[in-house]
Amino acid sequence: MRADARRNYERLLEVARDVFVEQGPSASLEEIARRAEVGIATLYRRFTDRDTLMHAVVLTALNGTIAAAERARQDNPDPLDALAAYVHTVLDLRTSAVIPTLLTVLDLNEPRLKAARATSARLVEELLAEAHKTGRLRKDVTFGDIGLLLTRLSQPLPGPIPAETQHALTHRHATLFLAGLRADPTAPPLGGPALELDDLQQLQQDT
Amino acid sequence: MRADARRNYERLLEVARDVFVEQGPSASLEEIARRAEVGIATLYRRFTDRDTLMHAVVLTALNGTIAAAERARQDNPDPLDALAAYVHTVLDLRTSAVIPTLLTVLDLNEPRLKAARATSARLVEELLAEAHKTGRLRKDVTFGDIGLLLTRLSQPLPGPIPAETQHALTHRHATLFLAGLRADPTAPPLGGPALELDDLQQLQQDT
DNA sequence: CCTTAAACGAAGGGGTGTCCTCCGGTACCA
DNA sequence: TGGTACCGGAGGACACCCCTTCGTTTAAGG
Repeated sequence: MRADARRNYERLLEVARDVFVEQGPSASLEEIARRAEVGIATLYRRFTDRDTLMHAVVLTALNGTIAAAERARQDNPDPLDALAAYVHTVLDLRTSAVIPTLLTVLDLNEPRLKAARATSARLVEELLAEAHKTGRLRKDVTFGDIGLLLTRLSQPLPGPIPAETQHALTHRHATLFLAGLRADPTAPPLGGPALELDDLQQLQQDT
Repeated sequence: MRADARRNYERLLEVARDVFVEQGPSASLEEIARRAEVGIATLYRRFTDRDTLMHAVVLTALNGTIAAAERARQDNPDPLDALAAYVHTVLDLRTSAVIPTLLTVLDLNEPRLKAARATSARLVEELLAEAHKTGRLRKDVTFGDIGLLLTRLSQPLPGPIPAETQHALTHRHATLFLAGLRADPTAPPLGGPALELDDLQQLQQDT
């Protein structure tokens, strides 16, 4: 693969990720090509059709979060620190929102997708389980709480807010949220459903 | 105004609010009419043009949050309870995200808009000031933290999640977040910019 | 019940944007 | 510097959107 071809391929993946988050799964492919500063033919040459592009975007995103989870655990002896590191790292990847967005449209039985999804979920569950074992994490916090936090914070804010500002605000919100996760007998109960992994996955694919 | 006319007027406002949040300020007006189960002519009859509709949506939204703030303070002697009540009430209105979305496009000098915006902001600042006075709210929490929380939680989650589930998840996230706002010497510092009211307003209108 | 004005929905013309392919030009790499 | 892998843009068919015009329906008072 020639150098310029690889550059365009990666740039398309990044731009597609952002555009799909902003405009949903039916976003204009020409818009993606435009923002990537690439001819429309180049997009179709690299990705046969919309489906191929979406699969590539999701797989890249899932692999990124898997790597982030593994690294967070290795780098942090304390499970609570590991959880916080995981959240902040994944936010920097800006990939969390695109996963549920595109999964609502893709075929979840595709083997590579299924495997990546399972691995990613398992790693986070392990991270949570270890944090729970320390007793310093609220007992009622589940996979869904972390997953939805990441999804929400990876969606763009309305208006023309500069990227760096948005980035800083996102991490600030995450820090405040994580502070609320610490075990504290005086904290008010949550109420509402405690979404487990399975519930969340089912919600995302019900059509 | 005939009864059916009033029904359609209100229905259009509600649907427009949701569609503008989902698709941005340039959302299709025909889509709005369709979802409101109303002919396109009816929309144009009630709202001369896109701008008129957007103004009506924002003003209705701002008035709702103003009422919510007043009620929250009256009903809750404890300022922290009032703040929490305000957040949960405004989330039920589902109006927070549409305000910044449309303000990026509207003329902020329109008198009624300017006034409503100022009143709404002032009330929240007062709510926060009173909460700070109790010493039980993190000192570094500002207007921007509450405003952005409301904006983020008022945006829809990707995928076909039922309205009631979405509603419950939103309140759950809010409760967890609010728990993180309590003053606690062991809590990690926030880092990043502490957005005050003025900063936030400027960010939203810079084009 | 019946009238009538107010309110309604649908069709349509002009215009813009999107999808996807074909093909002549460009620039990377040896 | 040559050759080939790669690129960008034009373009036809199609869908959707904006906004107006017009014949039909329906709420509500006498």
